[in-house]
Amino acid sequence: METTKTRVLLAEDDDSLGMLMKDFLLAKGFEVELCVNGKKAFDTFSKKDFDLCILDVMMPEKDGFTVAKEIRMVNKHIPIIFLTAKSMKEDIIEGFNKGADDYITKPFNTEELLVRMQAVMRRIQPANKDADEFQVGLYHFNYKNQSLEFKGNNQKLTTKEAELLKLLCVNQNDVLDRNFALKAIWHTDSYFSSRSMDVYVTKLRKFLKEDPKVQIINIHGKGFKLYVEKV
Amino acid sequence: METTKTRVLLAEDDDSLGMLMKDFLLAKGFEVELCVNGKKAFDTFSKKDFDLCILDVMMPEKDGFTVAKEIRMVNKHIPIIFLTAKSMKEDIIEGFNKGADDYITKPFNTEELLVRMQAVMRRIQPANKDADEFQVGLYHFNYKNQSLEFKGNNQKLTTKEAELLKLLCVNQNDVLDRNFALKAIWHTDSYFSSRSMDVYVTKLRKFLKEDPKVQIINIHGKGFKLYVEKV
DNA sequence: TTTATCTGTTAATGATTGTTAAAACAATAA
DNA sequence: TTATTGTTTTAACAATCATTAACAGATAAA
Repeated sequence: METTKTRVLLAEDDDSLGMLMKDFLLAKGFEVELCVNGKKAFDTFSKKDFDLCILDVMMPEKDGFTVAKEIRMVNKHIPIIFLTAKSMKEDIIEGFNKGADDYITKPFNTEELLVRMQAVMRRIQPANKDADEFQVGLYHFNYKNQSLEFKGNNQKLTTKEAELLKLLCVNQNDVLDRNFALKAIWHTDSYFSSRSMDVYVTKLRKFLKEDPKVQIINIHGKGFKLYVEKV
Repeated sequence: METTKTRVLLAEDDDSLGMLMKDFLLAKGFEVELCVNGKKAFDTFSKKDFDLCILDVMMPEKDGFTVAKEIRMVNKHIPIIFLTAKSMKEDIIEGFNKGADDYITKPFNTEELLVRMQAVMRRIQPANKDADEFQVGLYHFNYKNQSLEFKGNNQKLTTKEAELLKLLCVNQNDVLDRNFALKAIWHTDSYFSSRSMDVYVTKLRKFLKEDPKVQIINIHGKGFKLYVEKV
């Protein structure tokens, strides 16, 4: 299983500092997109997927707080770290209220930056990928046994059914990207694999239809979401 | 529905500072357990459930880093904030490596402490806890569900419809900038995306026409406003 | 007013997804 | 080996979705 690099959106208007930070982060194995002002920062954010944002507070065109506010409208959970020259308390407090996860006061050393990035990301860990038992509404799904239980009724699943359901469970209430699932289960994202996946979605929907609070929702052009309504 | 108080484990060997912080946090509605050294801190942690830990670094018997390490062995996710008199970078870095979520240098003001506690706790919220649900006049909109309910009638929405309605809801009674929405949803602000958006506005207006107090108003050259008349 | 631009709406088009059934494939027992 | 059974893929068709086209109406600038 391949682990993809952490994608960092870096917005810093000071060219030399920005380049330096970018090179440092690249050297540390991150994927970095550097933007020189707030306007470009949000543009870039809207075009690609990122795992973490580092925003300078004072930038031309659009300041870091505004960018953070816009990012939060679209994505409530992506970690945001502010960079600020001031260490003014008001600034810090405003930053947190705008949805920051952390902030760093310039000048900072690179080690500290790294360690704060790690701390902020440690909490974002998605559901345990290694788990093999899942509660899905009133259903209980055991991946290893390939079984799906509902009110004492035990339904045996095929390998592909179980694999797909597991991926959906790991991403419960969140989008499971179609191509990601295809590569993970079918090891190719060809047209026919995709159609095959659709067939399996239909099968899983039939298995899960007894509990109306459980739905597999299609996100057009993206993938599927196993949505489980809270009580 | 009663919301239980946030339970804070506070470890601080300076009596006067400890008492002061405890009283402040109590006044702010937290449940606080104050420990005067590291040994007692871990003892207390192992006896009760907590939501957040604030650990002074320098304490007799057992320093804050050691306590954090012990806590992390038992609980990987509880937020930990360190208090330290030093602002030495090495200390900060060691703290994070021991599993800290944040770090505050003495002297600090109470506002900053609060805001950091909130930031750190917001981070650990599981992704499905914060429901993307909105009340729009007599309508109830569930984003993750892609459904719009009106008087028991449930209307399924498409992905794009739901995304646009969500942005309108987030900016309820305020202008949703056209280009912002285009970038956020269509990832480009081209002419055709813009026309597509207009088509979706028409669709949403049809869905929302049952409640006359709910309107999507065009702000010429700017964008759209989801206007909900107050009672 | 005239003109260019922006918005409202409906319908047509192509792409994606939903579903069922048949075909192909794989594993196992006779 | 062949028959049997279960699984997965492919085919076929239906339904839905997002974009584009087309035209009408509204708005702001000249």
